[in-house]
Amino acid sequence: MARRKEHTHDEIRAMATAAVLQHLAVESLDSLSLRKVAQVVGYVPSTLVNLFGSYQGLLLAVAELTLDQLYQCLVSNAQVSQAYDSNPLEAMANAYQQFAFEQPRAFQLIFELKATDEQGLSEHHARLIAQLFALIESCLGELLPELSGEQRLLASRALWGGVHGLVCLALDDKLFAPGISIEEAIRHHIAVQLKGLGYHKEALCC
Amino acid sequence: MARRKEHTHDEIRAMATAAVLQHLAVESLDSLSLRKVAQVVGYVPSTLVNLFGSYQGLLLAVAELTLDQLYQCLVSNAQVSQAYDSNPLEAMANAYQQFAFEQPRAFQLIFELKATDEQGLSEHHARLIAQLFALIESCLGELLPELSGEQRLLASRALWGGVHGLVCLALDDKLFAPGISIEEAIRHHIAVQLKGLGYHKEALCC
DNA sequence: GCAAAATAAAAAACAATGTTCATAATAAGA
DNA sequence: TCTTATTATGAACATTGTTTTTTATTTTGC
Repeated sequence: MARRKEHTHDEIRAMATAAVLQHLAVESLDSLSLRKVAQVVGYVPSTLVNLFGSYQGLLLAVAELTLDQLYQCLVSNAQVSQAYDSNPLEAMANAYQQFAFEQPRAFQLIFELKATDEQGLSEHHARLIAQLFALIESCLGELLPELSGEQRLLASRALWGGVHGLVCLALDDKLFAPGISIEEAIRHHIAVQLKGLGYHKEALCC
Repeated sequence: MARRKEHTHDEIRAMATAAVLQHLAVESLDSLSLRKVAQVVGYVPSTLVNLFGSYQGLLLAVAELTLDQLYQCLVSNAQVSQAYDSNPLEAMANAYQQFAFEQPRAFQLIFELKATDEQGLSEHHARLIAQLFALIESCLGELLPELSGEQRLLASRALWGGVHGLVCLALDDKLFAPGISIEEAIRHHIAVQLKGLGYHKEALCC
């Protein structure tokens, strides 16, 4: 095997995804290009195509990486909240929101990357989202053990669909709720949702 | 004034937006291009740039047009549901979902079009979204007249944020709720949300 | 060890994109 | 009718992702 430079394939992959993330931390996605990434990491476009299949493949790798971080963030926040005996769902929702607002462009990349590619979403990508929902379901099961399986499934989707929708709209300034922060909106959503499900332990915020 | 062809500017604009919509009805957005649109309508790229400012401007015009349709669709569905004395919120949510699934690519265009352009979202675009929320607020006010202004604001955002989030996730097959339709999920969400808000008139679906 | 094959990275070529600019064609005004 | 302003156009431009070809390096076979 030939190697002209001092990096392994995995190293180049890591450098490339890091470069994309670093760009997204500051600028929009469509001001980025495969060629720019290549220049930053000191390689050439075709090399990255060899490693990721395509530019889209590189972006998908970044999306998976970010999704991974997000999932880990939620898990640890849920654990911390358990230690403090507070509502883990609210803790996770807040972590979700915070993550999204701290790196909005990377966050949006996760969900705006269309599955229209002939290869579709990767197995890993899909599994991560599914795991995220499983996490919600599990929390919900602890809070409301009397729910049936299907009820818990429905409730978890409604709960997180709401959090996700609120975050997405707020990220693009499309919530149009003057004087109301995203934190408030999420807290309200969760409180109302839990109350609607029959959970009475926590006081409502309104 | 000069005119080499038989169309006014408004006619060309209408033709161009129609061409985009027709494409989105079948294929993805990134298989479209300004040049293809120009060819379809029988004009030349620079002409469309003159009329829309840029390709992005054309897409934004399409997004506004679609948003307009969506709003009208919701309004009429709310009215019909009032005539039948059923829940207008559920009727609108269903119309929202149906609209999104009937023309997914056009629907996504509304929300995925970043405001990162130097010009940002148009006044009209923003007003339409705000009107949509006002519609929800108004319905909510009729169902739950005892809510305060801020409570109604919060409730409307949580309610519609949830509908929007569920629809967005479902559109991309990222809901991962086997055996559960988007209609069920939305019905559940609205029922739980209304119950959580203290509305008892309607029976819950679960 | 050395030649030959394999392979990785780079370079170059390609087709397609959005946008810009100069030009030619048309309508309006005198 | 001639001038002037305007409008659509066509060519030019820079940039894009991808494909193909070339070059350089490492591994393999003897």
